[in-house]
Order: sequence, then C-alpha cells, then structure tokens
Amino acid sequence: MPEAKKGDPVNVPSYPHEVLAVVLSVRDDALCVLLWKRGRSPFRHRWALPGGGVEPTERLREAITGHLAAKVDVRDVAHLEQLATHSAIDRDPRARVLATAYLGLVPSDVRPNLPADTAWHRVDELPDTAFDHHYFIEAAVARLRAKLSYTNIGFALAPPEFTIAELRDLFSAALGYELGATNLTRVLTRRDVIVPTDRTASHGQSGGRPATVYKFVAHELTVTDPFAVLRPRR
Amino acid sequence: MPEAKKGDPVNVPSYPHEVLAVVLSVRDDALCVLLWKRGRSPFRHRWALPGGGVEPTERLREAITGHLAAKVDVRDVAHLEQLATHSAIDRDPRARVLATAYLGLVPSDVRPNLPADTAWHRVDELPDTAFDHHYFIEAAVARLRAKLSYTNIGFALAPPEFTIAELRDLFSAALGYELGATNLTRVLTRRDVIVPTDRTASHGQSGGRPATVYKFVAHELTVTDPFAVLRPRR
DNA sequence: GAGGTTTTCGCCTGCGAGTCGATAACTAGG
DNA sequence: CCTAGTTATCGACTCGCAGGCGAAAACCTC
Repeated sequence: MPEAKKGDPVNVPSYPHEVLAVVLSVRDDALCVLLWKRGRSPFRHRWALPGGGVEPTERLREAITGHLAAKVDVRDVAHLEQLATHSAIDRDPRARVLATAYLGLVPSDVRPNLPADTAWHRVDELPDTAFDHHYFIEAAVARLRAKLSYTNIGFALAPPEFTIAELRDLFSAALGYELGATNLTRVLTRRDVIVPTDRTASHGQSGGRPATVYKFVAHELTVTDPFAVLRPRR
Repeated sequence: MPEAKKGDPVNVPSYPHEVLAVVLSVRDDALCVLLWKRGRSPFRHRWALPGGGVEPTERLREAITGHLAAKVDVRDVAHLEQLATHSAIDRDPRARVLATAYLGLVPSDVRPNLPADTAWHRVDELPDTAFDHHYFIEAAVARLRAKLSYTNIGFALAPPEFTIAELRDLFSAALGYELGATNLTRVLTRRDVIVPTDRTASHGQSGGRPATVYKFVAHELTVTDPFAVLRPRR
C-alpha cells in the first residue's frame, strides 16, 4: 500500500490492477494465442491469458515481462505493445480488478518449452475463455492484422531469414486469407521492409529452383505512412 | 477499498488510479488542447489535463465523462476513445498513481463556457505541463492526425454542416499543413465520408459563388480499410 | 452589365496494387 | 546426359485512386 511522500496526499481511489498478455504467433500455418488453463475458481478449467499483479517497483511493461518469463523465454518475445485497459465493474467476480493488456509477438521458428497447463490455441477456433479475455484477444488480432498492412511488424512473426514462399504462408496464416507472392515481395521490398540476402535455400522440398533468402531490414517497429491522402500540398 | 466477494481472494496489489482527458479541438485555425491551471502543489501554476479519480461504481469512460462535465458540456464531446495507461513509478511525486488517458474531440463550432482556470492551448505552442501530461498530449495529436487519413474521425471536429473551404481549413489546422480542396473533396466523397446537401451557403464573405453545404454521413467512427496491400487473392 | 471573387468541374499525370504468363533454375529419374 | 517435373522469379499489363491545374460556373457589388 503506497503512502503519500510529499505535498498534499493523493485522494483518488485505489483498485487492484493486473497485467495480461495476448501472445500471438503462427503455429502450423495458423495464427495462435498462448493460453493457460486455470486450476482454481473462478473460471476453473477455463483458458485464460497469462498475467498477474504489478509489484510496487515495476512498471506495467516490466510486470508483464516478468509474468511471461514463467511461460516463454523473454527473449522470444520480439515485440510488445500496450493494447487497452478494461475496467468493467464485475469483470472479475471476486473483486473489482482493472486490467491492462499487452500484445506480444513470437516468431514462428521459436518453440518455447511450455508448462503443462499452457498451450497455443488457434484464434479461429478459440475455446471458452475466462473473464473478459476474449475481448482482449479479438482486439489484439485486429490490431496485428491492421499493422501487418502499414508497418513492418511482420519481423516479429517471422524467423530471422526466410524465403518468399515461407513469408507468404506466414502472412496468409496471420491475415486469414490467401495472398499472392509476387505482389507481397514487391510491396515489402519497395517499402524497404525486407531485403534479399545473397544466399539461396534449397528448401529441402521436391526439387525446383532454389529460393532467394530474405530478411527484415529493421527489428523495431516502423510505420509506412498511413495514406497518400491528405499529404502536404506541393 | 473493495473486498473479496466470492472464491479465493484476489491477491494483486492495488494502486491509486486516475483518468485524464486530452480534449482536442480546432480554435482560430489551430489545433488546441483543453488545459487546466493547477492551484496546488505539486506543479502549482502549471497546466494540466482535466481528470480525476474513479469511483467504485464507475468504469473508466464514465469517470472521465463525469470529470469533463465540470469543464465542458458532455454533449459537446463528439468522440471519446481510450489512449493509453501510464505507470511510471514517480510520475506523481506524492505517490504511485496509474493514469489512463482518453482522447476527446470537440467540434469547432461549439464554444463551451470554460471555468476561469481552464483554457484552450495551441498544441504547437504548448506551455510547460504538469506530470507526464505532455506525453499524453503528443500521443493524442499523433493518433488524431493518423486517423484523419483513414477514418471518418473528422466528424468530431467539424460542425454539423460546412462548406468545402471550411473543411479544408479545419483539416489544415488539425494536420498542421496546407492541403488542396479539390482532392480533399474527391477523397472524402468517394469514400462516402461526406455528402453534399441540397443547400448552399452565401458564406457572408465578399462575393463569389456560393459554396455547396456538405455534411458527414456518419457520426460514429468508421474505418476505411487501411491499405490495398495484402488484400485477399481473387 | 462589367469586373472581381470564390467555388466547382473536367482533364491530365503518376504511382502503387494486383494479375498473369513466360522464363529461370534447380531435382529426380531414366 | 538428357528430359520431365517443380518451384521461384521476373516482366508486361491493367486498374484505381491520389494529386494538380486551369477553365468554367455562379454569385456579389458597383
């Protein structure tokens, strides 16, 4: 319970506050979310987002990073951004708890050792989830899909290096619909989001021309300016 | 202090939580934010965002709506959306206080009667602000400017009816740069964001052809799909 | 009705998205 | 070693929308 340090005391009400993470990743050609099966009431045996409380010395981002460490190696989370804060009075039947959710992304090539009660679930076949967690999941998926179109956020879903075919499959899985490899390549290279390396991959598949290996230019989020509309005159 | 109601108690720490509002509007051809001059320490005489605590019966949105009622007529706020939650340990020198900020928009034609300690400030000439409030303001301005390009959010800044010239001035002020009226009209009409009415405005100016009066089609936020990239194949 | 002012329309440019087919570059099997 | 099969990549094309400019329209005032 924090105490006033100096000046007039702060006179705003306090509430328990938790952080949650919607960790998304592409597994087996489908966009998946990391869920954890609750062992205790309420919502016993229902699937829930990983998360927990915030220590007095932690900021929200540090708190969710700490809670995730128990599930996946922290270095596996390639991107983490705040999503939203929910405040419905009865979102937790036990007491009023405010919740701030984060969106986390894990590249498709990392295969964290998950605890027994934790598993990936396809976002298009979600089980019943605990509390209001499905709202957070929907918001996270919508945000990811939107940002795939106008940012380089794909870097957080893809392996360090990949072929165009792999990237197309990755984007198709994340977006939920098929798309053409030709155009994907042109768009992402013209925007300087991806670049070809000088190597090729024999791909292990049944023959065929070896594919050029590509990589993302940056591993921090950059935005391709949203629209050509409403640009500065002249 | 809320108590456990049923099941195992919630065991996550509590923190004072406040809501803040970044209320933006175009005044005198400039994008402005509504600020309030603090009368007490800390940050005495510095400008701060309106806001306050959250009552146990209120959700965050209801709380900020209530606090805003003291400054502007609630019906004047044409759009309200959550921005972000800040959690820096010492963002308030008195105690640790979490803060959730909202973005509010007020049409340029409404002129609320402001209390004596409250005023509009141009966002390009901000005074020193209290706490971490300038971060919220920067985020709000960036969000508004981005959304002007790919949503119909202009409805919340514009009067119910307007001419193209007025709308161009409004967008120019909000975006911070000049733009052409021709293209603005075409883009917004093609997207069905604005429609012409059957009336014209003599405009009160020094002669000239009367301008067609336009209006926004919808008064709720709608999104023009973000990009043509990465569209479904076929 | 003449001159000035402002809006609006039509035509032009250009670029990026998207498609399709042709060609390149390999593997496997005779 | 040659051929058939497979996959990747490139080039040529279409199309729709952003953006600009100038001419014409529609008013006002004197």
